[in-house]
Amino acid sequence: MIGDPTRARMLSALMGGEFLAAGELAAAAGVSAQTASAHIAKLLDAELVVLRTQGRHRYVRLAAEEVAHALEALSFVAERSADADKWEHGAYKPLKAARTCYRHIAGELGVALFEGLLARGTLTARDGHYALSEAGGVELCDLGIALPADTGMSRRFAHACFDWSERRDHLAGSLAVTLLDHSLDQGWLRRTKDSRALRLTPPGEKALARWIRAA
Amino acid sequence: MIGDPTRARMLSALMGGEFLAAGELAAAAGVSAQTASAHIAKLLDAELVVLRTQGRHRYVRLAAEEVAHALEALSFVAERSADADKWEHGAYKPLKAARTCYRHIAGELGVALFEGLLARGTLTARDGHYALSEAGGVELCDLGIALPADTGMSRRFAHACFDWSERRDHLAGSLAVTLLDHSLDQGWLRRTKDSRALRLTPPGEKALARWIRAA
DNA sequence: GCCAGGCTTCGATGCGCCTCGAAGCATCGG
DNA sequence: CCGATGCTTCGAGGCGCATCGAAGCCTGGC
Repeated sequence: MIGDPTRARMLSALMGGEFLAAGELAAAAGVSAQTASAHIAKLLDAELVVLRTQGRHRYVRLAAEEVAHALEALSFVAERSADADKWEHGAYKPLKAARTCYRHIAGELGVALFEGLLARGTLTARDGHYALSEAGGVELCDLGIALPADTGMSRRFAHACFDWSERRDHLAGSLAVTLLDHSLDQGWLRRTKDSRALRLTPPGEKALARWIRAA
Repeated sequence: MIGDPTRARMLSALMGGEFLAAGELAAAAGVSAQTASAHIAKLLDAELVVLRTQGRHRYVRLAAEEVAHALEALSFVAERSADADKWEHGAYKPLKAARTCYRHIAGELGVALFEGLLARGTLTARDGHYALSEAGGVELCDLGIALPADTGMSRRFAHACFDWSERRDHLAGSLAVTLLDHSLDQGWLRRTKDSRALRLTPPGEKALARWIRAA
């Protein structure tokens, strides 16, 4: 199912966590609209993606974090044998600096943020997950970040996700999703076209400095 | 590559982390020897498995922990839509109780052990991984467990691995491999035939009690 | 040195499914 | 109401690859 090259390209394009239209997917995978349509039908049937139809467009997104996780693990195995230092060169460099992993912030920035959040005590470690400290909650409110509904402090709220380029952890869970969405809204981070890379803007540097510097 | 049903069955059979002979794989996958041979050649070429030839047998094992991790994540996505409570019934029950995850102890036992190791202070949490405490080192030596060479206390030594049946973490890394191997050597745990399930023996219950009870 | 067992290579067969052309449906804009 | 856009369904073509029979290679034992 995932093995087909065309579907793999589609899923890879969806790894950013956004909704993409059927036509965009066709372009991303380099196939005709009919072919893309057939593949999307299969992906929907397999419940790897979910549909959101809007007017004459049909938008599609990865169905769950687990799907993204499996894809990430697969791509790591697939590229494992390639140059270990490919991250330093060319197209990979911006990806290493900052990128999306499903709907988290990954790469150097993601790792620095995560470690900053821990070092500063904004987040505190539990068994296998992380909880917001009281002071941490205030910090986030100051930045205008509305905390996710399920602040139940469960694993879903905040947990570590292994970062393939850095070989360390970055933040995942609903808090991570909120953080990314808010950062994009505020213009702290910008998506780049045709890539999962993210760019940290000057306002973003300022807003997130307390954690990034602490790393 | 992984998508082919026959290869998937082979890889699944290898998830226990053991070496398996080519013939065993053929039987496990339900194909003829020639077919199995062709598949093994492909898996070797893709560096998903490694070879260890011994006499007229050719044994094969998963190449790395990352491969097992990717397979585990995949199988979780694949079975996600099935009954959520399938773990309570029939063939799944022993798997839920205790099983191997690549070369770690997983399932209820794996999670209990991991949490016991933390609760008792044998292991202490670092950023994204875990380190042995001084007292913890003594405890393990008492049980006759020779610590792995790379006690560098890096991520490789001990880190969390998400347990799909329990939806919590169990221990992974070289310490986990050592722990499993030693437990099998000592007869604390036994592999079951044709399954990744493990059985905890009375001596094993005794030997590991300090952590399991603490959970 | 010969036979048996385990595994691989070669060759041919056949099914599966990816792909695109053409046509058919919806939706939107004027 | 008509044309344009976005997407899906239908159908046929064609490549790829998994599969097995038969033969060959290597190892180990008597």
